[in-house]
Amino acid sequence: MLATSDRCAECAVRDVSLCAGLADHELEVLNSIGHRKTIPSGQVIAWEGDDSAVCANVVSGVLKATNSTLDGREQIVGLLFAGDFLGQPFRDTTTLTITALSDAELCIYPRRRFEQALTDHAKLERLLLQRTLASLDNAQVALLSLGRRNAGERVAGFLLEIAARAHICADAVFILPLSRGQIADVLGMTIETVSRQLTLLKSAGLVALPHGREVAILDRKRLEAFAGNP
Amino acid sequence: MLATSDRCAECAVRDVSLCAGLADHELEVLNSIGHRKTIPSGQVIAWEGDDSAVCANVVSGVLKATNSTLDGREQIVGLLFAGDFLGQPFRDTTTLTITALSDAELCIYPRRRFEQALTDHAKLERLLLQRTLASLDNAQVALLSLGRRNAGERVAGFLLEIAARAHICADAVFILPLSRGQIADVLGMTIETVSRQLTLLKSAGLVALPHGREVAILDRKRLEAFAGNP
DNA sequence: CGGCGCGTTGAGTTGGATCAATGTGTGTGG
DNA sequence: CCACACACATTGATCCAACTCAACGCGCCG
Repeated sequence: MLATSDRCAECAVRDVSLCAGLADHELEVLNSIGHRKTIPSGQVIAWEGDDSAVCANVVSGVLKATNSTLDGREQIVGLLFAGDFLGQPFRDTTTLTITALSDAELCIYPRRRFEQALTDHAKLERLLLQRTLASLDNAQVALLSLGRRNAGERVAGFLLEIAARAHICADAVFILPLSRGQIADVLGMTIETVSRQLTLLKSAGLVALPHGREVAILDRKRLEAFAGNP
Repeated sequence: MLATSDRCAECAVRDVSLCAGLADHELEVLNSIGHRKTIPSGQVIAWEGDDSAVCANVVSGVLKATNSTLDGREQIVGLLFAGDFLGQPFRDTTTLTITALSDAELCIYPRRRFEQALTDHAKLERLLLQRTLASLDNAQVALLSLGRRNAGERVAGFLLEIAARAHICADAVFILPLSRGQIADVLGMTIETVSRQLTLLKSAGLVALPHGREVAILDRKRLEAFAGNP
């Protein structure tokens, strides 16, 4: 029996990505159709309307998935971190533009081959289904925020969400993976409003903003109350 | 071999629901675990936070899936029409409240049994995966609307979407399945704003609003341009 | 007839956008 | 090393789209 390749054995996201649910011999299948690719910050992986050519696991870095209006207004509809799955199987053209927000490393699978792997390996398909359902949940929560929450609630909620994703347990300082402008694109507001809300939270003593993108949550309880979703 | 039951053979959504992709013998499996239920308008099928007990196909009627904030603001995150799938497999508690907006008929499957059916029948799982991916796309498009479109664009887009769902080809009159207030809940605005935008569209000659929930699209081209997404 | 749910319309308010100026850190070339 | 440009962030002033509050019209039902 073939040993799992070094690439997978050493992979940083072996235990958090789609691959986490796979046994070594199933992993070998993905391994055989995938290849690693390093993406420089700012580069676009796929344009909305393009052929849906690839699926991938994010190994490191942060990417954004965006939708935009004909006249160029842009909304970030998803952030992709290490371990997240990326791509639109069973679609011929993509509905999203995917852009690297930092240097990023992907484990890329040609879409058709990935689809074949789904067919051949029920476990893989099950894992993707569960992830897709989870993404749908996330999108629906975001709909509530965009539709019904005010600027302060959205910013507070965003900080808590990022902190959770970054596994911040204590009140340690963490680094936002996004600029103010990109936060604005996630939250459906302007850069100025994001900035003002952050300084409000800082003035209220709920967070500290030591420098640039650094954030520390000083009073989680009150921040959660302010965000309005527990 | 067992014949497909009369229930399925006569089913109004046999060819548009999840079931559409299934052969008769696969349908028999769903049939054996499912039962029909009629839901009166206004009744709640599942509350956010409840046990995730059932999945279902919508046979007739319209339902809403909502998220809400702690203080009671509500956002409709999905509308469910005949043929749509409803439920959250693989979750122990629901994240959504499901409410019938009209009298509705469901084909209900106990969640655990439905999950077993997914495991036993790869085709069914594939169909659900594809539907879930499509729902995710829809949610992401809605995110763009809530985040970046103004009231007029949202209302125009909503009318086009409903018209498309109702398969309106010509400029025939159709009946909105939602009240003004429910439209407001979908579009993340207030009842008054919905009403004003509708009368604007009417004044501009893009639509007719003969009476109550009746709508006719008079100038689809210009309405699409106004909505700003083709 | 009166009450009630739903929709429309008007008047006034406001939260967040827009426009504009200034600050801050970083890299680059003289 | 400084001067400068440039991207990003903050802050202020103003504006306006959508919300809020309020009145009223319409159809429906008891």
